[in-house]
Amino acid sequence: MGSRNHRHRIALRKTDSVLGRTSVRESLVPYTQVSMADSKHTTLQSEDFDRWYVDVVRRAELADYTPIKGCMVIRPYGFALWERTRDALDAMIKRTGHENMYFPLLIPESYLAKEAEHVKGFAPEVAWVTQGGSKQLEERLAIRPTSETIICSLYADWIHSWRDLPVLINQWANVCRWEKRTRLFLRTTEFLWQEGHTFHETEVEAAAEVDTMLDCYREMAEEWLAMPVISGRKTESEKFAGAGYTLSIEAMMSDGWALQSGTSHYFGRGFSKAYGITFADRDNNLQHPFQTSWGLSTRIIGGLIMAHGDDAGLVLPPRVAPIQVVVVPIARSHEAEGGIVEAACQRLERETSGSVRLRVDRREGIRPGEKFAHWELRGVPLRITAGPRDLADGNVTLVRRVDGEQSVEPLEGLAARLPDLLAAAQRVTFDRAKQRLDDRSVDVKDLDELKQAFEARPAFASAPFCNTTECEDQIKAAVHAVGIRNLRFDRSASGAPCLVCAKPSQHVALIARAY
RNA sequence: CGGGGCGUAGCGCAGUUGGUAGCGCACCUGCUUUGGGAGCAGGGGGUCGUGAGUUCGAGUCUCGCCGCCCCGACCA
Repeated sequence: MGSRNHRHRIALRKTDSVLGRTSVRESLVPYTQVSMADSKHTTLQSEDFDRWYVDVVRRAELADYTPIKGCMVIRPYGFALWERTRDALDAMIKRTGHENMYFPLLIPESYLAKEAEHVKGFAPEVAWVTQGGSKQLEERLAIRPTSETIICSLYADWIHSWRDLPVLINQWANVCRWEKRTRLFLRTTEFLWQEGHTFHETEVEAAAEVDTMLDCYREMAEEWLAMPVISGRKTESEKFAGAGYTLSIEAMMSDGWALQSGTSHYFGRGFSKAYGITFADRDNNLQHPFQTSWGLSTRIIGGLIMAHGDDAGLVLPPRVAPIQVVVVPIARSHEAEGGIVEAACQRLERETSGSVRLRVDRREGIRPGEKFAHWELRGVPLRITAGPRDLADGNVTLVRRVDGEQSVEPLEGLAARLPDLLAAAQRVTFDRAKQRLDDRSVDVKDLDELKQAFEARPAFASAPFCNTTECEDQIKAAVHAVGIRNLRFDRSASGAPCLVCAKPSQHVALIARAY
């Protein structure tokens, strides 16, 4: 590992960068060594996707490790990203009639224990508080892995009549799951999320709720995070512990792996029976309400990173980007145009105030090239370069992060056009992800075709499926590390033969490698 | 939780048969620069992940623990 290899890597990176196309000669420099990150560069996505991911998360200052295993710190830039995601989803949750409230972090063991399947499902990953101060607790307290149990326990007291229904609530909270294997954002011991919980008079109403909220997640993913998703129903073996059924949205990362990005569960009356929740219906008969729950977590930030990022770093969709437009002034101290550059920057700030999240990078002593790299790493959707050369003709240079598209734009009226330019960037970001999803999706008819589909690289395979656990197990066994992500809502098998047992099937299974 | 790998400055690394720690980048100051990760000069920063052991002496050898990464198992 000498400086020679180091130089090769730099040369490759220059030509490989979306935005930094340079000379042909540099592209001929041989690539001889697996790249490693250094203080100025991230690992190449193509070399080591997992390492690239960690590099980007840390270098872009989204999050970092802490002394506590599996627990990350979310840094301001990463938290701003989560806040924008959270605020957008919160608006949807309220739009659909829900109210926010807050339940305790600690849950008595006896509360947790009432629903058998649920306890069994979560037992391996619950963290316990056994001591308060110096005193041993009589009953240990679980740090919530999710809040169904305490919510049910409390609502048992609050629900009496059909007039109390539906109950439509949500909470934004942290939860704790003692995961064996953690990854920044994707699977952390503690994470942030929202969990919605609802109680309904009828099964039909509860089922509609589950659909409605899954569609909010789809909207969140597609329209805000620019991540096309596939909605569907989880198989029996993959559903939430204690649920009647579970719905999910599945997104494709740029390495072709699937990421479950939101889930919505129909509980039926399983929990309400276990927790003794009853109401008098319209005929004065005592009934158990039908329940749902649904959640979306900071995990989706990991999805956002992996769905759009490239070798230069993050690529953020404008709607959630903490900074939508960065202006890099080119200041030449010995030339008279310095004032013109600053005036242009101030004009952009003034004219975008309140409409666009724009920042002028006025840091001194840092050359433009470094600023470009800095903001590309952070995924800022649009960059304006304000330099004397362009400004002499009243122009600035505009570069779009997602595809490197560059144009010279008149400063006059640019601020007013930025919202449209950002909307276009949002669209291009989504389209690019959609294109990849389409390119790497394949229909298969049997296990041989399934194996073939995964030979070259991970893919999203769709196939008729009879929905039995036996056949699901055979799919898992057929190709290393793949499984059924969900049973697609947008497709029907219409009696086509199951890819395993060939019996007539109604469902089309989405089969992929998953994070 | 099993197998493997790795922990030395913020990042990437070097550190000889054990002799008290170095390089590049980053950081600070000054000057010169500024259209793709600048140059020169000066400077700061490390109880070598952690605890114990062996030794006159441990970054280096032994053992435990902790953390991170990879492959499994587990998992919403």
